[in-house]
Amino acid sequence: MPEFYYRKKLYYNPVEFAMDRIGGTWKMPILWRLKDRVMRYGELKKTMPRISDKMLTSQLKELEEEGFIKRKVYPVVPPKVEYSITRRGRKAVRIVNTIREYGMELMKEFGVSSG
Amino acid sequence: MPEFYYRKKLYYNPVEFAMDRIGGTWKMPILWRLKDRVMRYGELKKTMPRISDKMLTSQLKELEEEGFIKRKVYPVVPPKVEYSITRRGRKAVRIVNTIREYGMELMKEFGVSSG
DNA sequence: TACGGTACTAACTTGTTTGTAAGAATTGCG
DNA sequence: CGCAATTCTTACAAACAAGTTAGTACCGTA
Repeated sequence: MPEFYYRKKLYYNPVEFAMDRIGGTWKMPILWRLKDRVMRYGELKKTMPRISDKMLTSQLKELEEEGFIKRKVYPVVPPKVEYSITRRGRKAVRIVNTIREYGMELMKEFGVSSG
Repeated sequence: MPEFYYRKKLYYNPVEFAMDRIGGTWKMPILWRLKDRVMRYGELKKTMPRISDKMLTSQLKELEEEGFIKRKVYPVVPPKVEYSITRRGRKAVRIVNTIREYGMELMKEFGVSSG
């Protein structure tokens, strides 16, 4: 096993490392939405009706801290904040897409209908 | 959002569906090891020193139930059980590989050294 | 003074995943 | 008998991720 540490956490392999950056329930949906357009906080929220403010905020923050998205604040009232994808985020989206297509294939095999 | 149910669980998208089948800490490492050879329970365990019996057993069972691997029991004492990959598992391994390569790329970007 | 609108923030609770520790089944062998 | 060998099983605990609820800041406008 490769086994290494990053920010005090022990990882067993590169897959785990990648999934810790872009995995979880909400990160891929967020990246997916930002893949070809800039979006505001409220806009993102509208297209993800089940996400809570807490999760949206925290996941956006983590994605930004690790360079997958960019946050732009306009100094106005009420606040206006725009999120956009970065070069690194765009690479991640390719992986998201691969997994997404694979997921759809699996769903077919398992007889699951979406929508 | 697509949104659908599978076994009483609500999924928001195909990515989540895929990751529920082959995600988690141990499933990909297991599939990866079985990708080109049959392995016994104890052998798998030896190459994954940090996995517990409980996790190894449960993850093997889930992978088998969903058709990613095959379990063959030899009626001998002490027990002998062999695990091998299926056609479906082989497809999954391609995804594992994609994520793995992406993970290594990310690790480089983040300045993480493996091993 | 109160309210609307937007993007958060914090405290608390629940749910899920993973880990720990111990034990069980089987039978040949010393 | 007592133990080794191998593959699980169970009960319990810890850790982590996600959800719930409520509240904050700002300033223009009614």
